Amino acid sequence: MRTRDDNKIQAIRAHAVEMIVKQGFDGFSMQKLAKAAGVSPATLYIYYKDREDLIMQLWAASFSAMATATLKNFDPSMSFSEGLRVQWLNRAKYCLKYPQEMQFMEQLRHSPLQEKALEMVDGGFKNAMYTFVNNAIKKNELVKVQLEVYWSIAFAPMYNLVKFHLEGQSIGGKKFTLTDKVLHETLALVIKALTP
Amino acid sequence: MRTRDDNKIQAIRAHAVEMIVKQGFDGFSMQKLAKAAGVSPATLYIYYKDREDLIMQLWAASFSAMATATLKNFDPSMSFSEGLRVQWLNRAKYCLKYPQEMQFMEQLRHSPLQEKALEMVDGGFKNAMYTFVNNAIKKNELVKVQLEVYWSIAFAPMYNLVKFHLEGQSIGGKKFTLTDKVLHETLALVIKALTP
DNA sequence: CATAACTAAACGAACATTCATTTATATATT
DNA sequence: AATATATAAATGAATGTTCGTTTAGTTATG
Repeated sequence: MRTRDDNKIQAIRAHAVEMIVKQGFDGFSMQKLAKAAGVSPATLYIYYKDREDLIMQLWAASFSAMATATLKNFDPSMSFSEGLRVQWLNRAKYCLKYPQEMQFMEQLRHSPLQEKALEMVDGGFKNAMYTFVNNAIKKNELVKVQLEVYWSIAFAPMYNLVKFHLEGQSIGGKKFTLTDKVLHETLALVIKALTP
Repeated sequence: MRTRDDNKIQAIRAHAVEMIVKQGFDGFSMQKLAKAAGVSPATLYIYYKDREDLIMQLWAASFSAMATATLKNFDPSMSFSEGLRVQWLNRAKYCLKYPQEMQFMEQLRHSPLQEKALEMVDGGFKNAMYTFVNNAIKKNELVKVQLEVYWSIAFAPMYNLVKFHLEGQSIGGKKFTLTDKVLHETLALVIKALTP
């Protein structure tokens, strides 16, 4: 039998993400993707059931890669501030290293597709987070707040800084670049907020 | 001459926002909107140059209403924590009161259309924010950080909480409702982070 | 009765998806 | 080592549908 051409699969993936980031979900079509990836439209339907399945599979792969990168060198037995630091910087660096994937995920996260994406998430990640937070509270290293408040204060500011950076500008067209210094400065403030 | 039917304009607006929130930008079409609003497709082109113009005008109106609501009872001479409190709660309450508008704006904000939307923003809002922040730093009521860091820590957590709330769930499908208590609790942590 | 508001019907283009074929290669047979 | 066979991979062209937008004409009111 004929062998599968991995370059094609890679090309499809890369061009799909790029097209969605640059033109949005409504600028993304199967026919345009096929042309961009140098492939027949019919080929897309070998790998993906339909348009939505393609998008969701793309997202699942991106999410999984990001989750793995976030937990690099992380150990649940770490102190709260050290554990948060590791996760926070891992994630920030990953976002800066793979901006397209990041912007694609952010776009999906704020679209109606997010609901379907959430259903695909394995509960392990949530439980790990939950345990980390609850242990930190028990050890009195983290203020006593709900998981959602913790998450919002811990990570939302970082995503927002990355967003400003990738757009190259922030409020009112002001130029902005996210430096290491700013990253650590912000992390320090986040830890200050969350420490009892 | 014939008089303009305001109900129609309102219906167009309302159905457009609802359609975009529920089905995303790629589920939103001029023909579907016309049918939903009980209007001929051609009528849409009396009020809007084209599809993109319609979306951008919708956004501009939403943004303007939100900006106005944010500054209600705000006075630049307020202390930093009091001024932030007023803006923060104004904005949060507004988001909870008009969830559709909010979700529409958030979706656009994370799509490629955001770039064009930014060009439309009047510089006054940015300058007011800039002055407020710089004065607060001068008075030593706010840690010395860039505008972007301030914004990210001050408002990104709130938007994230509202997002969790409107979805009815947060990380891993966990149920979540944003209460007044949680709102104030989070604000307190944000102020703690930003106070020298 | 002038004119802006509004519409029904239509336009070609682009859409997601499918169908009938062709192509390439791993393996079985000589 | 050479050839045949089976079959997954890949395709070009077509499907009917929906898209954004326009045109030619009707309706309502100052």
